[in-house]
Amino acid sequence: MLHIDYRDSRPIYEQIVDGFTRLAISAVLTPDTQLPSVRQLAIELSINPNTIQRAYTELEKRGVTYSIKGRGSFISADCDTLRQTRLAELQADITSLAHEARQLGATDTMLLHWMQVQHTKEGGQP
Amino acid sequence: MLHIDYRDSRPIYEQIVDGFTRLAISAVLTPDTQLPSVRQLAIELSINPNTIQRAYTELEKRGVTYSIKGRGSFISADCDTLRQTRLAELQADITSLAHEARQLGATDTMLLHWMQVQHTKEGGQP
Amino acid sequence: MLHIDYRDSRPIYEQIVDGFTRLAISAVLTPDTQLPSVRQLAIELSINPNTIQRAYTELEKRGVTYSIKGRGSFISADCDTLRQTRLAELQADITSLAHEARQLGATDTMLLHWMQVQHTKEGGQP
Amino acid sequence: MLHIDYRDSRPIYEQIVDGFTRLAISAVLTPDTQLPSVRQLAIELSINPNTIQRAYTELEKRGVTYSIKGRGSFISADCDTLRQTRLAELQADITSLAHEARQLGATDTMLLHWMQVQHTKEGGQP
DNA sequence: GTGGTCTAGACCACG
DNA sequence: GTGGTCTAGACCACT
Repeated sequence: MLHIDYRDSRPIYEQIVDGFTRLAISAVLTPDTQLPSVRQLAIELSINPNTIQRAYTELEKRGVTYSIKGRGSFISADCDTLRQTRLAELQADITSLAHEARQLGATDTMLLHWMQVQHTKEGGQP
Repeated sequence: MLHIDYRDSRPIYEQIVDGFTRLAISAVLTPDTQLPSVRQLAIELSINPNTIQRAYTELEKRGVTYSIKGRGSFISADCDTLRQTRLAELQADITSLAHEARQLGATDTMLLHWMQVQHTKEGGQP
Repeated sequence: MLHIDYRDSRPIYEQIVDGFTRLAISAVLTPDTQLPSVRQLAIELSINPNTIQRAYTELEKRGVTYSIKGRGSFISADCDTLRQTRLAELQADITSLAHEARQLGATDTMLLHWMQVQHTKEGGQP
Repeated sequence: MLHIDYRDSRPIYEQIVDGFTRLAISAVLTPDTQLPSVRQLAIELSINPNTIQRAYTELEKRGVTYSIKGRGSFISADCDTLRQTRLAELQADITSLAHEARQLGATDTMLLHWMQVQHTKEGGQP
């Protein structure tokens, strides 16, 4: 269900947070779907339950999930909101990188090619 | 000469590396220009000399500078190469981010707007 | 009869306690009205009977209900007392919060506005 | 410097977060003031360093502090912003409580008295 | 020395 | 059984 890369420099709990966030954004996990329990996922991934707990706490604080003591953790309802949030982040990043690239001599044509934009005249998306 | 932001979460040595790299890329520092000595820069920025040394070592490892024993550190000649290296990095990042954004529903029009591309062609989206 | 919100962070038994307390305070449930049996309410709400039992025990401890062995639980007679008790709690909370707000620079006008008090008197603030 | 109440039901790390937040809001701790180190505070309060670390992480995430690896944690600059944030919280709480109190029969006069508002005709704040 | 992450194991409240 | 908190001790990167 989740892929953890131990060689990745990013902390494990962050990879778990990202993983579930992606699953929620892409609607693979629909609202009110129950996540695996802290202990179960810990065993499954051979990771300390504390680390899983930290990831779940973070997910709840970000509004991706909600949890009920004694019952479990569940995907939150606002899936589309997450999409918008992520898109806003992407916009900020892309704008910044494009600005730097342009300062280094990149042309519009290069940028369009990098982003694989269909630049036919009245072109839509096939 | 260099701007260090102590509140930045990035380590100081990395900020120094980035700073000199940018100066070299933008040709503010031309090839064979001598960098300030470790001790001098340490005093100037009120930073531990160890941190400066680490940055200089990193800069040399990346090929941005070269050093001569007993003389000091100097900007390398391959300024344009640095540009290309950085552009390659930017291309990889932008392509990846654009791909994700498109999967989340971003349209070509949105991407073009984010990158502030001059729309020379009148192509819209149906 | 009762509304349970599974996404609420508050434990279910507390929501039940609050629910019956509100019904008693607002006189929807008059004194000596019998509460549903533990088993019946458990089935009705699809909740573990242990949880209901805990709520009922808590209600009795707080004096909202009384119970007779073999008969069931009933609303206590002191409905107005509950009102006064709750009002006393509210007074304590409001006084404390108002004090803190004032220390942070809130003016009387702001406080009145927050509480939506009808300004019968034309007193403003210089 | 900080007061921890072990009998308080609130978790220790939250008490620490609140404590430093209050000190920052009330300008007892001015921007860029260094907080005690994780280990030092842990010894001082006889609390596990992990718990302190959790509090410090939370403080940083809330924007109350910023931290530099290898140097320490420091109070953030936006002291007035914190005030506004807290006031918004207080407004929400007071409005809600006042609403409930009114439903239970509290009069404007009672509310004004609870909040110790000077309700003289043109009264300001002495 | 500093903050940040992780493991191991315990206890609690809740269902 | 569940999530949430805490302790104890370790390792890492950074200054």
